Amino acid sequence: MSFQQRTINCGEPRASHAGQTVTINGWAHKVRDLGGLLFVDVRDRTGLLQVIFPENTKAEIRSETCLSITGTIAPRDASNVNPNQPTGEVELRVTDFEILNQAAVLPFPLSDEKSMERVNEELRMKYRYVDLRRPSVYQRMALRAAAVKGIRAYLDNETFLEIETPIITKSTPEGARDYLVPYRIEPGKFYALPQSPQQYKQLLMVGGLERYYQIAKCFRDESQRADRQPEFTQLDIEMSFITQEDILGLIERMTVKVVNDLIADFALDIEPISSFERLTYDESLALYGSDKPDLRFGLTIFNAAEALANTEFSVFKNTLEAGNFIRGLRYPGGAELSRKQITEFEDLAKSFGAKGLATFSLINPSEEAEGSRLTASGLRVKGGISKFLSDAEVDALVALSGAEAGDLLCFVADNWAVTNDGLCRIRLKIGSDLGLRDPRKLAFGFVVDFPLVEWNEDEQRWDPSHHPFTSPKSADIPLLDTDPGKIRADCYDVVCNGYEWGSGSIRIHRPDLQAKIFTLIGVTPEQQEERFAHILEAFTYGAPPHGGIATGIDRLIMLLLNEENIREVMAFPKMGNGYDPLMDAPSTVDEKQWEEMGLMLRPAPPKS
RNA sequence: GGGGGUGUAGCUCAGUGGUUAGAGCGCCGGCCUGUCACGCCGGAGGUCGCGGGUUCAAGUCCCGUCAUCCUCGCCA
Repeated sequence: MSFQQRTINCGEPRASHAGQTVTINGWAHKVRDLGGLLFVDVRDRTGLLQVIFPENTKAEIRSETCLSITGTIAPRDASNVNPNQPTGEVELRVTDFEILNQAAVLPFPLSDEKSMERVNEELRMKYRYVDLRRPSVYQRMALRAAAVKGIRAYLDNETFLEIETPIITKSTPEGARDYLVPYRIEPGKFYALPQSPQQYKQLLMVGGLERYYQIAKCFRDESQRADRQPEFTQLDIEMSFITQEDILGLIERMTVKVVNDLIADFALDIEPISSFERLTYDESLALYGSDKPDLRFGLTIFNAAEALANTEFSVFKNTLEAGNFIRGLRYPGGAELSRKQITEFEDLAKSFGAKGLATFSLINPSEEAEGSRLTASGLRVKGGISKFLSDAEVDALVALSGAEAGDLLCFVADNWAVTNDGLCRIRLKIGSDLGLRDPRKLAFGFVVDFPLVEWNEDEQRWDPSHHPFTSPKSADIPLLDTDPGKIRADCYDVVCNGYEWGSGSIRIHRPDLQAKIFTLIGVTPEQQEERFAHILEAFTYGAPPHGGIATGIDRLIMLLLNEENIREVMAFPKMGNGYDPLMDAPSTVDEKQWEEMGLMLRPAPPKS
């Protein structure tokens, strides 16, 4: 089927094109039929161009009709110029047109970006091929493509090789649940889709490739979240003969270059980034209550216990006697909060396991508000737990927190983990309330020196805090036999705006140490043999020191677009339960396929 | 697996236990020669997610269920 092909893109014509005869291809974005006059905004991926048909043209054109239109670029009268469109100074006077394909009535108002933001997502995903036509969606895909292109260019220039690794591979049951693929040749055996290319990239280092990267699809069969999908994309990197500093330096330089180029090329309303902040895991938890801090603002956590050693307030007293922690946050201007707003903060703390949230306000000393009191040093405190605190304790807490009149102080008293989780969330909410989580800022940082293992209370064993191939810091190796919880690892995260963007480590490259770590984390010698024989053996053939990192491509695009939903940065995302409404996947398969695979369905377990 | 929100026209949403369930946009028909959120007139369009129950009467109240969004657990 032949058709008149475009000679110019819709977004290009300007006054300087006046008089030219051109052809455009695209879709009817908006039709305005005035009877004798017919205007159509024709859209392609570059933009919109208004076309005007000859007087009294009758044409069956509605939204999203696919068109080829030939005509003359004509300047508009001054009174008809549309300053809101880049092509608004001109229009195309139609001499010939062809309907390439008629469009059915759309399931949603595609041309109205504002309305589209509220349209039911499942509907948008079912008709994603239409949704993708929206200029804003196109921009998101274009940004993503440019980001990947920038990353490739940077790493290619640094002599990295892009290498593909298998998608159907071996299940290693540690970590996330695997997606399984039945093996037809031997029923009962399965491939798994990779949770990451971790072992392959290490084997590439053993193979002497030295510098590897991949834009790698990863698969994890776990519960979804706004920022998680069953399949997602990582920038996966591995290098040989390097130290942690080499990898952090590479990531920092690459990210600064790629992100700043994207900000410039796409005119993103984001401040250019420079160097990355750096803090240890312990510092990050102490100051931010999280290993993925939002570094766009301060308001760090302070240790309130220092001021409360002799407190008579029973809740605090009991906490300290149990060897637990009392930590606090300052909410600048928080004295103005209503009872209801403070209750919201309490509920937030409770939803992360805290038994409560203790608060009191510091107000202007001359404001003799009901329920307030003036301390000996001239501070005026009000409400919450203030009546349980001595003047000296108030003074000390105010000094520790740097609070001023008008501020609210919040405290969580509990074990280390609960105070971290609760205060981290409260800090983020304070930051949001005060407008400190500025969408025009990207605050990248490295969190380093993670613990090698964490105690798993349920399973009564040590679990790797990163993965089993992570190298302990050489200085801490003696602790393997005495105090594994104290071992720090050559392990690092790169964080941005409260998200974990990526993580990596220096790997173990000696088989004896790898076996020892497996034993520590409860992988028996038999399991090591069955699941990891290949990598342990590989390390016996002169494996080089190596390490790497993996960062989330989807999350980077989310950060650049200030988008909280990962589905918006993927062309064909799945719904929360892993369902794909467009393809209607997953689906049943033919009886013949079951048979070939040697599979049968188990009876469903009875509902309890 | 747990908690919370949502589900009414193609879309976005109103709807106090009581008449024939409404609005805006979209769609269809008519009119309209400078629109760009075109305008004006008319019209069609409903399994109130689904199944039970309470009631003289249920979109509305109760129970169950499904879908979807957010979230806790989970995510080496």
